[in-house]
Amino acid sequence: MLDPVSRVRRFNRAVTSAVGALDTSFLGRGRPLGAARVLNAIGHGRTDVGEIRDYLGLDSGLMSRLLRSLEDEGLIETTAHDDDARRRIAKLTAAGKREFNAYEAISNRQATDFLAHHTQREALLAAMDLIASALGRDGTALHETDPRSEEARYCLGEYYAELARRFKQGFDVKLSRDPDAKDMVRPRGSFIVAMSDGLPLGCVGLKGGGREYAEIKRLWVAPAARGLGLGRRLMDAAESSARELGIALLRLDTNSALAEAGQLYRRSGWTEIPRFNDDPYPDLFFEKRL
Amino acid sequence: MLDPVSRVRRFNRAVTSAVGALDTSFLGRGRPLGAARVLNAIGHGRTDVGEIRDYLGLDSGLMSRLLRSLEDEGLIETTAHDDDARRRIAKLTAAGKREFNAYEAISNRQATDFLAHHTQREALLAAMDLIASALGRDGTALHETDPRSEEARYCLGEYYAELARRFKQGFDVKLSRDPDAKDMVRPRGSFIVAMSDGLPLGCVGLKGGGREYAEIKRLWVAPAARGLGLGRRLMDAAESSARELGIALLRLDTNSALAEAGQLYRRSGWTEIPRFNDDPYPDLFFEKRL
DNA sequence: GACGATATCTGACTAACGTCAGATATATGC
DNA sequence: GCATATATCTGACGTTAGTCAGATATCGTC
Repeated sequence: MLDPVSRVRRFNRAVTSAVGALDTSFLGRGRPLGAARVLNAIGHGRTDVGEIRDYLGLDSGLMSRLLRSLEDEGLIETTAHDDDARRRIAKLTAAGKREFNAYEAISNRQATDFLAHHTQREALLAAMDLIASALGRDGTALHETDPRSEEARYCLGEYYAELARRFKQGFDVKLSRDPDAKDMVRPRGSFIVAMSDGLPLGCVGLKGGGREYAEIKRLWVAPAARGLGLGRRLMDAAESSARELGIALLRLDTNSALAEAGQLYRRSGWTEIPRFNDDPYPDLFFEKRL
Repeated sequence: MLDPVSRVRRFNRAVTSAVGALDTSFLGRGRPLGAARVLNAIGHGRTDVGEIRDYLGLDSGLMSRLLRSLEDEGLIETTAHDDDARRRIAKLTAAGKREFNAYEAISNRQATDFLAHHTQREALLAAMDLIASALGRDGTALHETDPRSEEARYCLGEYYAELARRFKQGFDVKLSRDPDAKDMVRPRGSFIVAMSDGLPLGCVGLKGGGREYAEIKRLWVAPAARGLGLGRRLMDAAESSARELGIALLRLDTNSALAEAGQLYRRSGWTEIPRFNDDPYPDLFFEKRL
């Protein structure tokens, strides 16, 4: 009655009918679902026709017709791509933006309604994050970014908050050897965030600059995405950045309170070494030769 | 970036594409989705044609045609309903059962694959249960049943296990005034379980028999369904059963460790009264006049 | 047994979706 | 410049899904 497989299947059924309801709510604007989807994809910033086609899984003939119908309605305009005139770029017209906003309002309304009808908001949201991350795992993309970017600052904020919760003595960034942002930007180092559908799910910093080694800093994975191998992917990405930058030796420090992290390092070729700095927080030190 | 609405919408997007993949996996057996859905509904025990139509939200014309196509394939047989010859009953033939099992195998396979690809199995399953309950809230049906039925015993087992976890001194049914099953069956009392899509989500017992009052016993709601108002619905159902049985006064005992329960009783018209039994576990006693 | 209500079926029709072959224009490599 | 590859578009077609009006059979009630 309660075996894991039937629980998953129950979830599938519940979600299938919810999705059906969600789809039909998009039909109220007198436009078939296909056209509405294309319009929304464009509104969300996917301008390249081929990209939209892949994203929605459409046949090129169908895609072309849907674009045409939106164009006939005066909602979009298509132009040739600057670098490659075979490719087409679609953009919303003013009317298209209004129409797109109407769809956005429907979506937002539904999400708000859903939240309003349930008392356990935080638990529900956490569950949704977890499942979205699990389902969209392959959709989680790693991007190199400036550590001062919005998504990077968000990750770092969550990271510090978590350290403060998990360290017995709390955590204060100012007491730690906070790396200079410039040391985590090329050519000295790099900073990588994992983004899934607009939500930052993790980060890692590679701090170079002057020494015979570079350091891995600020490895963090959002609770909603743990256990999905994202930490490993981030570390792999940081290592390949390091290789590109010609770095031969990596070091990192961590704390034994962060058991998952220690395990990850040990399992991926790092070896424990003696303390190599005087930061008050770490009590475990690792090294890896590339 | 992280407001609740966009988190819900991210979930919707993730789930929409997952559901799409799930649907297309059903197309591999050379049968359109509509027919496959009807076949599966029948296989899952929905035999009444009208019920299937409601469940799948189909037009009667379309439904009829889909039944016909399954019949032509030799997968189902339809007969008239015993009591009402206008209604039709659909049943799987031997070939239909084989075909249905093939679809079941696809579904099970997918669920197993999903679980196999993730390390956080328990967290994921808990999240799925929660969301399925939240989405399928209106689909949660209350049924009166024998307290010795499979679903009732499951609920009671979970209930006892939870008491054992939450009471400092643990919980042993044998020490408690375990109600006789017969006192929770009509005409003395009743026992109600909440079922959502095959999963028991909660229960409540109405224990009558001889005294000037009847008692509410064994109110339990699955963790995955808390905060959705199910406790209230179960209590309401128990009260209307009591009214039907001509019971004028209800009592119940509970423990202050179960804070949610106490709140629910106070909010729905119960008043605290002095101890009225010598059960060792409860320390709070309530009464309600109908 | 007549009447209205109900459950299902049939026929006629339309919209939406999906597919395929070939046309057109542009890009890339030799 | 030519052959080949790529991106999009057009036309033709078939399937699926959905809708509506009316036919048929049965039920419940007077």
